[in-house]
Amino acid sequence: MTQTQPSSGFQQIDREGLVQRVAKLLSKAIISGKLAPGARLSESVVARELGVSRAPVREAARLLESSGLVRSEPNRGFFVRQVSIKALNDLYELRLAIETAVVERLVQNWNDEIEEALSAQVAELHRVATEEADIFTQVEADMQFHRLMCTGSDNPKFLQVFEQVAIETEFSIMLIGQLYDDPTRIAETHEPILEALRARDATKAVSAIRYHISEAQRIVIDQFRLLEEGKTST
Amino acid sequence: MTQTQPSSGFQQIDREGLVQRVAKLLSKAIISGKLAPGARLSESVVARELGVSRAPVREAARLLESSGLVRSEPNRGFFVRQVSIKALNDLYELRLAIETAVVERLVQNWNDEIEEALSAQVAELHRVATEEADIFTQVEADMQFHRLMCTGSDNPKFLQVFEQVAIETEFSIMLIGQLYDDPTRIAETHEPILEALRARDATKAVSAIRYHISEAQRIVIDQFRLLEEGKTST
DNA sequence: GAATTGTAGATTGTCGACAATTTACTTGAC
DNA sequence: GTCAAGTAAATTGTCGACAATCTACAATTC
Repeated sequence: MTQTQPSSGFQQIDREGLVQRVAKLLSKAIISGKLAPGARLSESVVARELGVSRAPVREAARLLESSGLVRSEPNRGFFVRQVSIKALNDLYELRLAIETAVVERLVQNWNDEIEEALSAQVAELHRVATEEADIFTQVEADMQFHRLMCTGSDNPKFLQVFEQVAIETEFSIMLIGQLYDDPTRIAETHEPILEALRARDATKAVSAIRYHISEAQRIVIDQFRLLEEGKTST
Repeated sequence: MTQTQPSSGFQQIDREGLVQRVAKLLSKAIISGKLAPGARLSESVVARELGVSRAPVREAARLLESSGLVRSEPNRGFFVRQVSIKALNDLYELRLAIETAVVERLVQNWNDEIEEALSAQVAELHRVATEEADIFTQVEADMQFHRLMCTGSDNPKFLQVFEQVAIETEFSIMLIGQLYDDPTRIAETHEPILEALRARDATKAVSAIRYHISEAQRIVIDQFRLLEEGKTST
């Protein structure tokens, strides 16, 4: 809780380190496929490309390493992690473990503020599904729903883990988004969770999140398998 | 899985970057209390102290940041995180979520190799309890049991999260170790888990781990509360 | 005297350069 | 032709230095 000056409505400017910006750029490049999986990411090349020195690039890479997007080998540098079917399965197993615990906590400390935020986010999901054509925006909105749940759990550690797997999660949601012809389906799949939470029914909430996640898991794996097959046969 | 040369039993020398060594040094300094919670850790001071430049110190600090031991503020540097009762509670909630999922997986892909490793580790726990007086060794052995479980779950992400909270976990186990007069108690508390796993009884295994962790949680919180009171009253 | 502004010292952020290590290629022996 | 050793280019690891930013204290104003 950084206390905000009550005064004039100025907007905070930038105020985010170069390292964070580089990290964001890099992760976008990876999930969008510009940087091929397994590819070495050369510090000097990236640094030159972005017009910065190598130091911030190195730190950004270390950041991404802890979020599992890149892997580092001593004296050999950083490499883009390749997502495999197993890795995606593992990711969803982790998400299931975390988000199950999150909804259990959410039922306990449910309040108007959280209800408001989650309801608004489901509405937002519907809005972007109908008004926005951009897939990326829709994915962002989906992520945000889950992030809000983690935030509302009042356990920063859950949020921390979520953010750490966020990029892979985003990547996987992107796969889902490409699958659904009707984007409103994405919005709809979140409603049972919210309803169970509203009713403060722990059992129902847990089974709702279990269903939601394993459904997503199934879709992502299927979609990914297709992608892989298409790649190898070419 | 780094493939090891099948040949002669040479021991790998050093081969771990300066960054990792600095990170290890720093974390030891923190959990041992040499660096007070909330204290700013100055890059230049640490660098001078260890006789290295600031670059590896910065990267090490970023590493510790992702493991939650230190917190960074832009343009203000790194600070030692203070452990609070809430933070410990949150930590155990996370561990419960993860390790519950881990034992469920362990029951599924149980095999002789895993059984061998875990049994040996319980034996080791007994050995260090009777033969070794050093608390740190005992704590290390306790950690190793849980680490082995994560490894055996065959989901690297679980292990990754475990390692990320490992230092705080270690810190908390240290508190437990100081509490038990009889160190063999630590070894004994792990046996029910191993037994349930051996029987491949998922329900029993989950309840065993739940009991084990919440018991540890209770003890740690109690112990920590005492520590805090002792500190404030002085 | 309290609050704001100004200034000096210290600390972090970023950079370019050099040393250590790895990689790719060439050369040579069998 | 294959394998080994040797060598040069490229890349990472580390460093010291300078710029940007923050902190603490002094000066100024009301």
